[in-house]
Amino acid sequence: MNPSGRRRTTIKDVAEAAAVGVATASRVLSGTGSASATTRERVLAAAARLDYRPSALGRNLRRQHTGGIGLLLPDITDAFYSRLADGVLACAQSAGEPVMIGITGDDPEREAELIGSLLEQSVERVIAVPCGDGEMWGPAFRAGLGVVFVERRAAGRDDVPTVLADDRSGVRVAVEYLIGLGHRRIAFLARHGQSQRVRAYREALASLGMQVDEELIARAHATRDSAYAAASGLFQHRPDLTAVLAGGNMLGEVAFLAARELDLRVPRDLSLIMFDDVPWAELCSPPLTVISQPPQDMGYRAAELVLRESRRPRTVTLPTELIIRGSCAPRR
Amino acid sequence: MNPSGRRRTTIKDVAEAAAVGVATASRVLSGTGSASATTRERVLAAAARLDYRPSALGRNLRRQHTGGIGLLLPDITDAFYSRLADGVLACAQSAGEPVMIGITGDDPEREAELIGSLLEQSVERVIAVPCGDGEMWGPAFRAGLGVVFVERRAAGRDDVPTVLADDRSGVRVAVEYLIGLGHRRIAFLARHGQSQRVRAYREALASLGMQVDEELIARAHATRDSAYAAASGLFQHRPDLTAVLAGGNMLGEVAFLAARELDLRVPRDLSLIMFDDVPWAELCSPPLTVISQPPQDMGYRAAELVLRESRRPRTVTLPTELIIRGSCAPRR
DNA sequence: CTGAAAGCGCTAACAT
DNA sequence: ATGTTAGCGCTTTCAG
Repeated sequence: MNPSGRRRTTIKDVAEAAAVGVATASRVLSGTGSASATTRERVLAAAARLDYRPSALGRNLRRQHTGGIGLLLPDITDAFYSRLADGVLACAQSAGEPVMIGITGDDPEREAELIGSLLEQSVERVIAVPCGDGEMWGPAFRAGLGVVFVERRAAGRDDVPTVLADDRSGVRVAVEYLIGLGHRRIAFLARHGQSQRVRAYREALASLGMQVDEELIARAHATRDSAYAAASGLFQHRPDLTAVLAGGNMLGEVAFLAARELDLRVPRDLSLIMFDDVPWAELCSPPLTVISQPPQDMGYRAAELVLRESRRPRTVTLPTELIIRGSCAPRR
Repeated sequence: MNPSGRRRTTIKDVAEAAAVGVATASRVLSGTGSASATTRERVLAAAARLDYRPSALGRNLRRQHTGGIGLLLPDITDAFYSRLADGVLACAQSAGEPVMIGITGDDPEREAELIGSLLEQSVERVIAVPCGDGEMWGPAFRAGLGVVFVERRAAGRDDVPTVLADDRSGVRVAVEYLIGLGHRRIAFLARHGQSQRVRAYREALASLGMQVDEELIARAHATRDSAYAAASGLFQHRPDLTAVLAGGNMLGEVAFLAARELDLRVPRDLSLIMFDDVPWAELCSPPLTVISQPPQDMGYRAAELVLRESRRPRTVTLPTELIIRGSCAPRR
């Protein structure tokens, strides 16, 4: 008896109704093995009549694997991650795989809990934007979980298949563009954990023969408040900066807001480029110049990767593109 | 042997290691029943040492229920729904319940498939933004699923617990505001299925003694393209309108875009109010006047409702609020 | 307080 | 081609 008071229709019921053994019923229902046309007919008819639905629980327990896929994201509210999720779901759903979603809030502890929960559910594939170092992933690998990282890597886990955007190129192109416009004091507004992008920023500057001013790198936690504080602090502390690169759409948003609050006109007083091409980028004024990444593609590819279960580590890098709109101007 | 080649640690292993029976192990591990202090100690120690994780599969199969919750959304990419999801996840995660997410794309057929998949997984609670009529939900109710609807109802399923925003009040306040500014030709840009809001619009107009001009109601499908076409068509077809109410953030976005494309200045030529207070609403210029709904709250409440499993249908309505910014002006 | 055993729904040997 | 049976990991009577 389930909560509704009605027992679930089982394969046994179907077998009985079709007057065959459970094994036979199982065979025709799961498409495995052979059965005579008439038997097949009878079983299918009985199943349809009884509105039979195979229980994934029973099957998974027997087969010792689930086939579901877990998805661990820092923040579903962020336009980039929600589109990433959309890509994953598109692929997973077309493959008929259920996906369990967990929000880490970029907190390694929560991440560890969620991994534990996934393990408990016998999920056997995970797509994750990892936070913290690779530590938390020990149990997952020990349990034989198939994992694919997206958007970033976890420290000490370079062997894990990963889908990345080409940050380095994106940052480099943006920096070159800004320098071409005459800017010399270009700040970078980053979230903690965006070491890849910060490194690319340093490299780009260095390769163009410029000094890296560490004070121009501001770091924020994953919350909007923290980001706003970082942006505002940066602008007030270094009024000499003339351009800023925001490491994500949320960071770009608060940078724009903070600039307005401090009466810095974009792009007259401040040139702004942000990561992620979100729909509102061309709605605000000036329309924002952005480094676009293909979030749905990234999600889709990650899902393909984790589904394919290709044993050897593979990492795929998707291109970024600088979309020039109106938020950058020559230095005055 | 699982794919990784290593067998999962089972309760049997723990029992053996602790030199007790499986029943005893189960009792202390699941907190049920009693055991002597020493036994308890031994079992816990063994479990820790072996890094034991109970299998949800085994437990659920035995107990005949899963405790997971399914979440069916039209589009995770939409800021409103992603925040709704965030609310659901916040509640579910703090209750330790896994959530399976499915994207319907507002397509009844897909919705039906997803319901089927959820049933197969033995999920027993579902939170959904229903699309199409209540038809698709037959199997779910027959199977004894606990379902809660959010944001809208399904036709013919008025008995299902539902979490709604107070559309009627939101629309009425907005319409009154617009009329107070002198507007008389106020259009409504709606998605198919937003009958509730359209009705509220009609009622508001009528209660203020105004005629309802059906031509001023434009309807779009769930895609951005369809929405843009509807908005653009509306503006071109009825250049005499002076204000427009958009039934969602995506509709507001395309309305803004279409207006710009047609050289209609907001708010000089066209006053605009949209549903949903999204972060970019105050970034664009002019900042957008919006009817805000509390998406995370709605999600959280829905999760509470479905978790509580209160048998009697309850529907909760959350308040909306008109946030006046700069996208409306007196009629000229 | 503890253990043996049944059985949840299903599939895969194995037998017929 | 089909039926019988064991058993996946777990909880829960039922005895002791």
